[in-house]
Amino acid sequence: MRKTEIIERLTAYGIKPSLQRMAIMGYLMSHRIHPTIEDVYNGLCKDIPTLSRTTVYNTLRMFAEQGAATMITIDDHRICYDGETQPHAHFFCRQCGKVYDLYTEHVPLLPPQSETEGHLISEVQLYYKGVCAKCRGAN
Amino acid sequence: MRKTEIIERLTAYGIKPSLQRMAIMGYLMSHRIHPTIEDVYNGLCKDIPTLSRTTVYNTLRMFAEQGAATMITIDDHRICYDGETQPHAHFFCRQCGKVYDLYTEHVPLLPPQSETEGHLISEVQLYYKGVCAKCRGAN
DNA sequence: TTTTAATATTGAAATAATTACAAATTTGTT
DNA sequence: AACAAATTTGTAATTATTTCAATATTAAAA
Repeated sequence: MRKTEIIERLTAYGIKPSLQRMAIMGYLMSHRIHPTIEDVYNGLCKDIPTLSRTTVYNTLRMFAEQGAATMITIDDHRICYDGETQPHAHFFCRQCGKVYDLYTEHVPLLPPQSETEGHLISEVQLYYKGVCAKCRGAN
Repeated sequence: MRKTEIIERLTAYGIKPSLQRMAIMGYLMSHRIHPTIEDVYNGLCKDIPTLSRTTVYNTLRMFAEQGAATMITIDDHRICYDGETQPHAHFFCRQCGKVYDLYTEHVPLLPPQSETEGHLISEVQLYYKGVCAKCRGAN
């Protein structure tokens, strides 16, 4: 993951790139497994020993608010994050807990500032749940 | 909400109707506001003073597992439940935190035992987020 | 440069949601 | 009624997340 790419992504969403923010965004962009807060924290605290869990919480939340990442609530036990910007759906395996990307044509495209029944919509998420291919085979 | 309707719903999903289960399903069917665990508990503990929060947790989870209700994770702060069985989407207001039903044609219809990329899909959820009509007006 | 102000990060403590589990109760069966 | 199975309860533990004041860093002004 090139440093300039990370900086570009952050600044494109109006986020000033600090050491921690770059590290967190870098992690998100290069780990396409929908990491949890804990994943990100564990993955980074080797490189940034002073890193605080609070910073990971705050930063990822802020990324999501700015649109630079997506907060995924498909698993009722923990939140995870996604750095992929292309519209796509998610699949949650109830057995192993993994979250997969699903590129289906069913994700409704959202015109910016879309409106339905008077509600102003700014985000759409399509979630599928079931048992993943790997877990199915393992039985 | 007629008692027989509640019993029918429970038995249709293979759930033996106990006093608590009927009360909880009754609450769900007559309060179409996507109640949280706390909502259900508060709403019922007047009628069933011995009711335990644990029972509400366990029962609602079990309803969702059996398909008699849907667990909604659209709000990252708390889980809520839905007793509506017709396919529909949900809208979450980031301002007031309410969850609205959205009857849009975009909810992908799911053939039972549907499969995508080897994953066995048993549930689909479509979430929209933004600011609701009421909150928009209030500003 | 120093000084100052603004912004960002940290870590400990508090809160809130959820789960585990053993005891108590209820229900169904001989 | 006596027993076994299923359900409910309440407390305690766990886990995720937030609050917040102190510290550190960065940017701006002098």
